[in-house]
Amino acid sequence: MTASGDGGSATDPSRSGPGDATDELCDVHLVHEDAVHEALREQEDPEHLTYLADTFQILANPTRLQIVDALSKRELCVCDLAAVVGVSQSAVSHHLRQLRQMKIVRYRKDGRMAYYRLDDEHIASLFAIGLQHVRE
Amino acid sequence: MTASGDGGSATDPSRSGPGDATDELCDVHLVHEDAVHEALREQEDPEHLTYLADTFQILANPTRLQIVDALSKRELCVCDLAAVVGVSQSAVSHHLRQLRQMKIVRYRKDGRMAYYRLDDEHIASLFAIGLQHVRE
DNA sequence: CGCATATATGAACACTTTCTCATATGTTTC
DNA sequence: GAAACATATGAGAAAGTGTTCATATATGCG
Repeated sequence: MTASGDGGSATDPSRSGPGDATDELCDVHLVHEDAVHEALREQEDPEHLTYLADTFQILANPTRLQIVDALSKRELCVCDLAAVVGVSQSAVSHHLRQLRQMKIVRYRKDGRMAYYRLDDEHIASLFAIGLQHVRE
Repeated sequence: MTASGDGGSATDPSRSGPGDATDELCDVHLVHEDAVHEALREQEDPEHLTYLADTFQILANPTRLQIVDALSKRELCVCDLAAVVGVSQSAVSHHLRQLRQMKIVRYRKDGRMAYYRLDDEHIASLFAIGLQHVRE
C-alpha cells in the first residue's frame, strides 16, 4: 500500500531571497516555491491519508461495491449476500471481513446467522457521490 | 459469477411469494428470499459499479491522495507536485495519468508546464467525506 | 539549430490482492 | 453427543499494482 519513496521532508530553513540558492525539496527544481511551501504546510496527516487509501482500496472492488449497494437499502445475512452478488459464501465472507476491518460494514449475530449493514452514513455518502461522479 | 460446485438445492416450496420460480440463484440456500429478490431487482448497473471500483482504486494510494489533497486547494504543476508529495517526477506523472484517466484531475497546458487541478466537485466531496470517516 | 527544461511513457521487478479449496468455529436440532 | 448448518479463516496460485530506470516528446531560450 504505502511503499512511498523517500520521506523527503522539507522546509529548508536556509532558503531565502532570490538567486540561485538550491531550491530543492526533492530532486526537482521548484517552479512555484510559495505554492509548494503552502501545500506542504497544509498537508493532511500522512497517517490519515494512508488509512483513507486503505479504505478506498477496500471499496475498489465491484463485488464489494455490490455488497455495499445491497446493504445500503437493507440488512442481509452472509448467505443472502452470496446469492445477491453471485459468488461463493467463502468469497463473500472474505470480502465482509475486509469491509468490517475498515469499518465500512458492521453486523449483529442472531443465532448462527450474521446480519450485515453499512457502518455509518459516511459510507452511504461515499457510495452515492461516487455513483454521481460515474454517471456524469 | 462462476457458480460451480455442488448443487445442494433444497428448495423450500412452502415459502410463499409471487412465484419467481428461482429458488436457487447461486449455490447456497436462500434464507431470506424476499430480501434477496428485492436486492437483485434494485441492483445498480454492474458497469457503473465496475467503473466506480476503478475510480476508488485510483484513489486507493497515499501518494495519489496527497496529490488530491494538494490540488483540492490550488492548482500545481507536475514539478511542484513532485516536491510536495516527495516522489520523483516520473512517479508523479504516472500517478497523474491514472488520475486523469478516471477524471479525477484535469490540467491545462501553458508552454511546457502542465497545471493540474481536481476535475470536479464530486472528487473534493469524496475526499472530504472520506477524511471525516477516517477521523471518527 | 542545439541544449536545457518540463512532462509523458514503456519495461521490469518487488510487493499486494483475489480467488478457490480445505478446514475451523460456533449454533441449532435431534 | 452427533449431525447439519451458517459463517470465518488460512494457504497458495494467478493476476494486478507502484516504483524506478531509461527514454521519448515538446516547448523555450540563446
